[in-house]
Amino acid sequence: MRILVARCSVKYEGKLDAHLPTAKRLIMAKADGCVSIHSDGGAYKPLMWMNAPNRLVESEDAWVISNSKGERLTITIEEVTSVVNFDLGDDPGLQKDGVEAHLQELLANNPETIEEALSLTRREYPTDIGPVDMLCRDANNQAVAVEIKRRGGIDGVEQLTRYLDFLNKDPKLRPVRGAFVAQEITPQAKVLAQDRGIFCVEVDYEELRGIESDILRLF
Amino acid sequence: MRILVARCSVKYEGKLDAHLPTAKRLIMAKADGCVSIHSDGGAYKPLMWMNAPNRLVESEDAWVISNSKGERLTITIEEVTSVVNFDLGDDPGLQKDGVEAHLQELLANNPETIEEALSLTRREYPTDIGPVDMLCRDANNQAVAVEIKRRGGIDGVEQLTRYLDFLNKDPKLRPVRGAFVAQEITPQAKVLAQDRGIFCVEVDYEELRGIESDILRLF
DNA sequence: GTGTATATCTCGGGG
DNA sequence: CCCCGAGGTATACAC
Repeated sequence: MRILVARCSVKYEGKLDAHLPTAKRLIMAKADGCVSIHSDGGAYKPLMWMNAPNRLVESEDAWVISNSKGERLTITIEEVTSVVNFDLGDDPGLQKDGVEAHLQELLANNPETIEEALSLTRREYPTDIGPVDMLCRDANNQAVAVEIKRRGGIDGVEQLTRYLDFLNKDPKLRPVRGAFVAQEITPQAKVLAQDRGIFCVEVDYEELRGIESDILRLF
Repeated sequence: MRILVARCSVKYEGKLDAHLPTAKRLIMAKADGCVSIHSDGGAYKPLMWMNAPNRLVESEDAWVISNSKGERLTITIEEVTSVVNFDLGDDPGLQKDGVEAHLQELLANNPETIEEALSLTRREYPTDIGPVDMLCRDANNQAVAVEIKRRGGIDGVEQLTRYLDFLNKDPKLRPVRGAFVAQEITPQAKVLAQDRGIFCVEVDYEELRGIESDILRLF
């Protein structure tokens, strides 16, 4: 990784046109080839950037970075304050817990927390427009499509609605009910779901983990 | 801005739990208080971060950054390779051209590029669930709702469909047609749009700018 | 403040 | 490669 602090102006031509007037900024060039230009604010997002893969042409007073999609980033360097190089090596990477995948796993193991007597048919049940998170059968053996979100909004209800449209074309499944499951559901999403006959359930992640560990303790 | 290169391990507890094993990384602390941890790859996104506002407590071998929402980032520093401080000052900021707002402006001035004899009634026409980009009238004086995107995907078609549902409840407008306008439209979005009777138009931004400057040259 | 729509989103997975 | 879906999305804007 190379870190350059310099007075510079920057131009981006590609998905849009953008321009940065002259100022002192930090330029970060990573080992994978990506380049980003940071000011002293604006959260972690750089003012401008160019992802890998790209070609970097470095001249006396400018960097021109271009890629095969016709994007081009031009950094005109006017005065360099500092240059540093580091070799960081490969990163062992990030471990996460608590995202939608975990919630889905917990619910797949405990479908009855969504509705009494609900049983899992298949996770990631495929349709022509993408996979449904869970397909289940209820107490009356009716099919139930389950969409799982960490935070449930309108777009999640739309997504489930699309799946239901397609699933209900299948005579072996029809009629299919919808269940929208999330840790939180916005009031607007609840209204939209109700309007479409979709059942909403808010679940507690910590509580589910509790049930899970209780079950494990039995064995 | 402060740049630290150090062997460190990092822990995040908040919206989820995440952990980074020990490795050499770059730690960036900006003047606005935000902190980010970068490896030598992965585009501009840091491995972990904490946005402002927050509280940073710095001890001998660790930084603990927490905020009022109960999130906490803990950086355990094992060996420091380099520390640098810079004063970048305020940035004059970014000028952009070519985003959705510009496309909408060009189309509002030239609605006939969407469909012959189309005329603009109102931009950002309000509905109960949000504003439609443009409401127009066609050659037969029928209402046409226009949704504009830089890149048109399925979610854009969904958005327009929601607007049409509401607009078609208004007896003064009914029946309302839908037009989906974008620089590019994905095949899936075209299929979904067609299935719902929505008209798709792909427009060329540069060409529109050309028409605009031609018109200006007449005056 | 919440909710909605945008983003050069980034990033990963599947066809 | 593109498309889709998720994100600690972040960010701006309206209500």
